[in-house]
Amino acid sequence: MSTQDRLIESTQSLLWERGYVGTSPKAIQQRSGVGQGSMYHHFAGKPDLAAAALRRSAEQMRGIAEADLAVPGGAYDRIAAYLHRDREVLRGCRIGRMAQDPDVIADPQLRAPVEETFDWLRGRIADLVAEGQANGEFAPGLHPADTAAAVVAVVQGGYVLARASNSAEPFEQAIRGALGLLGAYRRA
Amino acid sequence: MSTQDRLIESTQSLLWERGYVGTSPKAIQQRSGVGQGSMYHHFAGKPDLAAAALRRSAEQMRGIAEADLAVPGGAYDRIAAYLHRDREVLRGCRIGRMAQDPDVIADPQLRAPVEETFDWLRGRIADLVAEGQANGEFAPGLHPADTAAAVVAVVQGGYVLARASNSAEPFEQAIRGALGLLGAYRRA
DNA sequence: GTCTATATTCGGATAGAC
DNA sequence: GTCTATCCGAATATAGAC
Repeated sequence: MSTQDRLIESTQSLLWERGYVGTSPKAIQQRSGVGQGSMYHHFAGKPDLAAAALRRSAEQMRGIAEADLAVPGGAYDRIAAYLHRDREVLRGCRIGRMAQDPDVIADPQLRAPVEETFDWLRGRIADLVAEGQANGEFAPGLHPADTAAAVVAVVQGGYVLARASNSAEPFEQAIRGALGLLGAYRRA
Repeated sequence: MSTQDRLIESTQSLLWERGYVGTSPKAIQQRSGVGQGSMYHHFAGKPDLAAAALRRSAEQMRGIAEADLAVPGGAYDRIAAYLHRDREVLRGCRIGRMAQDPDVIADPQLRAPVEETFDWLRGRIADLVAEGQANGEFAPGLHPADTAAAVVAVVQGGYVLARASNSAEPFEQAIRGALGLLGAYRRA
């Protein structure tokens, strides 16, 4: 693996664990085994490296979500597959976590991958809801974009509840709760 | 206002804006106008002061939520009142935000107020759902605890989506989506 | 490309005078 | 109770040799 790749991967994992404010260049160097001079040779500094790491995490998250949502079956089943994917709940979401960090939100380079990921995800799920409605799988009355936002929010909020209680249980409750509600719109 | 109170309030606002890792004793001193010696006289250090600030924020959040949930009306209306409360969405949730901070999660003194707040809130809403079901307002099939977790998660996740896109809109979509889903369980 | 040296400011305190 | 002085390591680099 290239030096750049090792730096990016180490930064990805540190951002996930500790956020942007909590991640230092020194910690990145130690985790990657790359020296200080090398790091500053390949990247202009912490923001530059973080931006590269976030772009890669965003790509990866999109790939994973798309795999769940493209599963064979109806709209409900595909949303359920996305919601029920096996997650390391207590680690939280590597993308959603960044939304809490003021330095990330304030820097367009850093916020862009976060925004784009959630825009894409909400759109993708909204399309699925609309499709389910068009083909009669869902009763009328569901608003695709609103429903999609709620589905994505349940996952992101589920992480918050899980970490708050140091247990995956509230996350799973929230998922079951959301699918229970969505299920009421399914036609026989 | 007492020196302690000024320290606590300044810490509350800084924790809300910048999180635990991002909040320094010096910043607290500057915002509160309290000198270094004073700060360390009244509090043992940053963790001690943060714990006091979080306990106070938890109390306040609970008071605000209880006011919404105790509004006159049925279960649906009271949940809707909670969800539709006027929020400064882009600031995020002062309690939920802390769940992302590894140093908060790792310290029982700091995590306790966060955990207790969400435990209480989920329980309070679950009771409301159960009540609505007992008196026939909701169709059978709603699981109170799961539904409550989903409701709370939508709010917390809504904050994440809003901050990611630097707009309150996704938050409002998620709220509308959740209420749309819950509405399907209402009896005429 | 990588290494070591150096620099500046901040973080998070402790000590002791007033 | 509050103030100033002091401390030590971390954060985030820059400079220049190899």
